[in-house]
Amino acid sequence: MFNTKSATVAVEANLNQLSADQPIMRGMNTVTPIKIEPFKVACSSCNLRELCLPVGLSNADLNQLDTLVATRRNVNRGDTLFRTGDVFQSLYAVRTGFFKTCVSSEDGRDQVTGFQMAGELLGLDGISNDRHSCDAVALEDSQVCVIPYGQLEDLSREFTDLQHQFHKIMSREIVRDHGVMLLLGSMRAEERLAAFLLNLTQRLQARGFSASALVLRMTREEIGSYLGLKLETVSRTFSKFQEDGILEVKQRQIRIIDQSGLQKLVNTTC
Amino acid sequence: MFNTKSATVAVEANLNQLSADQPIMRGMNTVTPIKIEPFKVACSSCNLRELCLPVGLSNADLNQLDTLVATRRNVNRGDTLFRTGDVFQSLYAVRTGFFKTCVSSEDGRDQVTGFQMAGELLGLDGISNDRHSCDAVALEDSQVCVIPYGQLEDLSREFTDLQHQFHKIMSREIVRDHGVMLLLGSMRAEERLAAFLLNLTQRLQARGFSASALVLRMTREEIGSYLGLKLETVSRTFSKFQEDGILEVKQRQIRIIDQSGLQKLVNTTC
DNA sequence: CGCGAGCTTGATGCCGATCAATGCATGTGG
DNA sequence: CCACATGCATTGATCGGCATCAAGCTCGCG
Repeated sequence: MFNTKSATVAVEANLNQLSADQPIMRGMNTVTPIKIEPFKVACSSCNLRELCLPVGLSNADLNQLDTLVATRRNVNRGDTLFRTGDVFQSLYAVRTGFFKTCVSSEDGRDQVTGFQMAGELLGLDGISNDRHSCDAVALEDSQVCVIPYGQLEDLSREFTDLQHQFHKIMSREIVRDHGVMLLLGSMRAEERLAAFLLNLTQRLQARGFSASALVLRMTREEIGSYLGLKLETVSRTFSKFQEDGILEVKQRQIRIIDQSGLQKLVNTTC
Repeated sequence: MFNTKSATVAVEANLNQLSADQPIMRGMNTVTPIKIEPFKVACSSCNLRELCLPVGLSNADLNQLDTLVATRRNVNRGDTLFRTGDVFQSLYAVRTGFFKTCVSSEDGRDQVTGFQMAGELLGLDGISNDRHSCDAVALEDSQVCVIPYGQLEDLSREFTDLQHQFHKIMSREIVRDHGVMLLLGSMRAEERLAAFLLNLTQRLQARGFSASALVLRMTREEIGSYLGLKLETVSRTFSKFQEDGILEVKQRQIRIIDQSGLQKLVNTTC
């Protein structure tokens, strides 16, 4: 399911000991656009290396990865990193900021398929056809590390751990998607929104942010698209959660008052 | 989206020239359990090699693959190939038969996440955690080729084409999942069922079956679970399609009368 | 033959969509 | 600094599609 507990467990524990080239924000996840480009792009000294592609790699492997991930790219809020039909050449690791991916059908309907934050990979869809099959849009000013795909394949033929880690990331994306299918196929509005919030906070927490307060980077409409609901329903459900004393909602500022109440909502058939 | 045209185009053209160790069935997709085990398991002589993992591999690579895929396993109708929580060791390629995969949430709801037919891979979900995160159930007596995952990683470090093909298959699964999300998030019952049928027939056609007549291997309830509908709704929608002269429905025997009518249903908003 | 799993069909009700109006925050230009 | 526009969010009223509940029906099988 839309997993609220798994995966990043080992990661969280490690976050404290990082000697990062950017301090990890604590507390609210406020916008922190990077002003100055770091002089050197290097996975080995990145504060996200315990969340991103390098998870579990040895120092030797890490140095190799540094040769691969040589460039970064800034994407302003509202701009696309890539869009459907673009030739696929690289994967992207979110360094700072926040993205959504969406697919659209011939007749113009579109569906948000995911939200990506620091340390998460974008572009895996492109491998299958050598073209991207979705749009990736920055929801705030963002920066990504460019990972040339051909070189990643080359390198992962040399380094078993990197190969395995990459496969895990792809597989994790498949598992995540299955969770979303479960959500879309069988949950009701309240459960969907609860699951969504728990998932978000869990990922934010793994990045050093508060587990109980967050600022949504996306509109009600984007949340609705992701959850298979209309924006009015999302809004109403937020209001209901507030009335029930589960949340405090001020526009995009959310505070979770009753975590276990949210938890109950997703675990209960009803 | 729930792609009804893409991907297997190149494959279809090739199917006629196969020197297969099992003749490809034409016409209705009737149950054809394999009675006698072939003496040798070999991708290089398998009739599915243009649909399965070996797509696009050279003869040299193919022979290597033969060393990898050494065993098969029979799974009777109703039995599971693997289930949630099982230790992950191998991927499986469907040789004959038909499977469903389903995930379930703590509270017992479950969701069919896919149906797999000959040439399609099962078990990719297991890579992320070293444990499977869904159940794979045979919907008819089936046979799969066992692909030990560790060995596949080893081999794909040696053979670029195999590596690339494997990555494409994983990526394709991600793209497919996004299509299902679009379907679950934004389509109405008729569109969902139409998209489902078109997808099924397209895949059957790529395997040499009729494009207009098929036998469903799954119950209305399983279709409903996959499409996020109740079995009654699936049944009613079938009946409606019949009244409208789009289908002929006799229990699980489906004949498509008006292909373009189906097509229109998925391409039209509303 | 009779049982049971799966399918069909009808009647009713509810959840979330839709339509519509208002509120709130941010930004822009006079 | 205010007036206004714009984008997003909230809230209400109504409607409709699908779920739910409840019978029968069909077909395969012991």
